[in-house]
Amino acid sequence: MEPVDSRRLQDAYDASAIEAKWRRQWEIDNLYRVDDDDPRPKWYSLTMYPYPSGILHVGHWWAYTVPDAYARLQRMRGYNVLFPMGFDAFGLPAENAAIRNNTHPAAWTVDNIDAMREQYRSMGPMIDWTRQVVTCTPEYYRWNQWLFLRMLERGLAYRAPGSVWWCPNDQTVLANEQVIDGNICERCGHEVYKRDLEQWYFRITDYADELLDGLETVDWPERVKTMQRNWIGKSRGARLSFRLDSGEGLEVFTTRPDTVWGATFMVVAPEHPLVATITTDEKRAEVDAYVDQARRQSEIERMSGDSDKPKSGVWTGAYATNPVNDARIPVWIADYVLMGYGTGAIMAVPAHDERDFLFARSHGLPIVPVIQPDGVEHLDGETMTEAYVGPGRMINSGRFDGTPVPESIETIVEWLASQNRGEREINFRLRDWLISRQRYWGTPIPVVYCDACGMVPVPDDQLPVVLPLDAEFTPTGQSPLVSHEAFLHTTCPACGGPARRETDTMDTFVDSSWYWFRYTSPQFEEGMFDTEAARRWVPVDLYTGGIEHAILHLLYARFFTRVIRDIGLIDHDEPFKKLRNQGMILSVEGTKMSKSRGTQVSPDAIVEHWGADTLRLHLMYLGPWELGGPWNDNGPVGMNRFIRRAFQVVTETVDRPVTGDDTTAEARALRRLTHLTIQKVTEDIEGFAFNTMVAALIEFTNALMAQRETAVIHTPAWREAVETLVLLMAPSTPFVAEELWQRLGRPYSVHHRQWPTFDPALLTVEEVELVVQVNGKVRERLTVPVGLDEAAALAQVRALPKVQEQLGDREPVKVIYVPGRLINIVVKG
RNA sequence: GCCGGGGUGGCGAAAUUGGCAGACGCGCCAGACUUAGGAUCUGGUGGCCGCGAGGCUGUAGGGGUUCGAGUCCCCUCCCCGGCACCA
Repeated sequence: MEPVDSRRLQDAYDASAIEAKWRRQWEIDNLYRVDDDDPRPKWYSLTMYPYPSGILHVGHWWAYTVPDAYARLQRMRGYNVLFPMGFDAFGLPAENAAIRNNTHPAAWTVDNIDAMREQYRSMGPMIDWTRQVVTCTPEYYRWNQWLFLRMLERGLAYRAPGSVWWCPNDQTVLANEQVIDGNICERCGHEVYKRDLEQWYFRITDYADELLDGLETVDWPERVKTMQRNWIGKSRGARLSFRLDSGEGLEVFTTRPDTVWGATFMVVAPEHPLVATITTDEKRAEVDAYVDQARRQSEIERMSGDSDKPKSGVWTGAYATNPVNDARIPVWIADYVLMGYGTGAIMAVPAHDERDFLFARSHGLPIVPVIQPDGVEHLDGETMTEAYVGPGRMINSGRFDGTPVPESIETIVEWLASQNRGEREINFRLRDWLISRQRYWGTPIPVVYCDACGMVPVPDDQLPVVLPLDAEFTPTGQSPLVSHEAFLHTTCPACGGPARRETDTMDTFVDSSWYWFRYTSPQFEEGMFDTEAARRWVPVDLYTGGIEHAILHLLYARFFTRVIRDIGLIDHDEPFKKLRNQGMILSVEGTKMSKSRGTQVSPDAIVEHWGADTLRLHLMYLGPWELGGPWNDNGPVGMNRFIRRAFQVVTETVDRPVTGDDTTAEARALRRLTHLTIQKVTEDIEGFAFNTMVAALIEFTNALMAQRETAVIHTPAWREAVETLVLLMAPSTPFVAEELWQRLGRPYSVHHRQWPTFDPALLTVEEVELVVQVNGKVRERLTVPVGLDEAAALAQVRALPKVQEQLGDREPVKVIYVPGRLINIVVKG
């Protein structure tokens, strides 16, 4: 590093010299080291850790520097702030890049992390690098394995066969959450399909209710909470059993038990196990053909498109009996009923369910209304054009005729239960989390298979099961570890006989489901984390990241937090008290930044040209952080001008003696502006309104610039204004603020100073500008003393020539007076 | 289709929640300075009319409530996000 030329710094704002100087100084002083034992109240700010893709783009700056300003505010406000950084270092891109570049995922990842850490340094972030967490290290992933074993003990981890999503491009299975738009791989965008495979799952469904209820307790964006609620998909209703002629019961789930009397047929999914046994001989050929055809179609084809299209299906020839009215109704199969939800079978009530209605019309099945709307219209199954799903009174329902619904649904369920004809049931859309992957670059699942003992967990003292670095990892559809003889063959921990290791690895979302705990004690060797240290910091007070993780990561993290709680390591339920999502930063044209189309913006080039402070400000000023928006190439120009003006107005103050007094109107006005700005900047950072926060700083600076040749510059008020400006700039422009603070002769470091507070008494004014309206239109403005009463105000206003002109000889019919704001004279004609 | 969130100058956006629409920045125009640069400074900048003071008009479109509406209510159009046969 070159020595800093201090003479150059005297003259004008030189971003690169200032930033180099303070970057070095802060590192020497460990300015951002976080001390667990600091007695001040804690604040845990967290930004979703990045994947080590190798290069830092503006998106990373956008995601990190803006919350960095927030964390810095908290620190200056007296909190002991943890705002750590790490890398989400396992995953497919490393394997793919390694194959492409003929290197190893580990080497590729380590190189990338080193490069990115260098780039992070240029931002001037308050990262304590001694707490860095890298998930692909055995020191980290051994705790994935440890937790897996605890979950296995508790029945929260299990292996089961099932119909699972398979990505032919990535050559691995995927969790439901990782399939987007019905059949697209969330990672690579390739089309996926279902295969019947035995896989490992985490029993997240055990926590479905808790995960739903917990959403009420967190300060998260409403849309994220809604997405999670939809994903969990809780439905209240009843389970009913319809007796088939063959004697077996056909179980269905319904959310409308009040409509059972209107069930005129039943439908089972083509995959339903009873299809084979209930189909009659005459219908067998037709049913088999239909089942075959449904199997061949992907789920997306079955479910996509217009739900009002005619629905296909065939009759099985079988009948079942309605448990409430003994009606004998036919059993059909149709692909609109899904095996994966409820029981895979439904009672069809065409009069009150849109899908059943369409099906009945397509296949000539009877429609019997059992709910009459309260209004004048009278439903008739023959003439109905659509299903009626609204409220009303029950009819054709025996003893329940006249009962109002939906308010009486509970009563009906109770009656069904008391008659042994059904029971209350709650259903969830949420499925268990499929965590095994047939890929190399992930955490090995710590179990072995022994011919004598079966599946045996690896004992804790044999952890970690280390991922061998010398494996052949080109994807084949099988886990690459299968062909690694030394890894595969082991001895059974139970009997000592020969055994085979599990060769699948864990989904990388396992890594990110608890990493924030690890930041609190990253070198801890006796457990996932030091519970003493963790309890000091968690839960996270403020979590920031992209909306794309609204379901996946955030749901898994909430699940893991509860598992870790139930194991006894911590005692809270929700990991992240407050969540804020940044929008996406787009290219100049408003499209997603793309390397191939050359629309990416290089933060390094901007830092070199304008400095990190300018880039930070530009990102904050771009627009509302939670919205995102297109990049503007000229934006940094404006922010740089502002910094330069601030630099000038502060530096020219440095040696000026304070000789004036603060009693002049100008000095009092200046103090008022200073304190208004403190209030605005503080509230805006807190409210994530970084754009208006910067605007307030600019306005303040412009006001100072406008007065720099007046007498007020010699007053204590001026000195206060200038020092306040530097303090208020510290969170957003940490480098130049430190430089200016030093030049003002104030003690190092500005980042350890107390955040200024505003004095409400100073915000008051003696005179205000009153807006004068006639019939609601602004005609004049008038400066009046605060507290002027209505009569006096009206008298003054009526004397104004403009007002007289407007009024003519008309008398006011009404006067609206809002003291300190406006007066509105209403006249007729 | 259903549920959210939006629509404000040439552009990004503000607007203390019913009280001066367009703060602040970019861009643009004019000027100053400068042996020229993607630099800096000053002033102007929603639209229309007017030499001017000033007037009219204006927050997707239409209607309403109100002394007063970007903000509240009703209808219509458009954009973005989520869910989408979940029984």
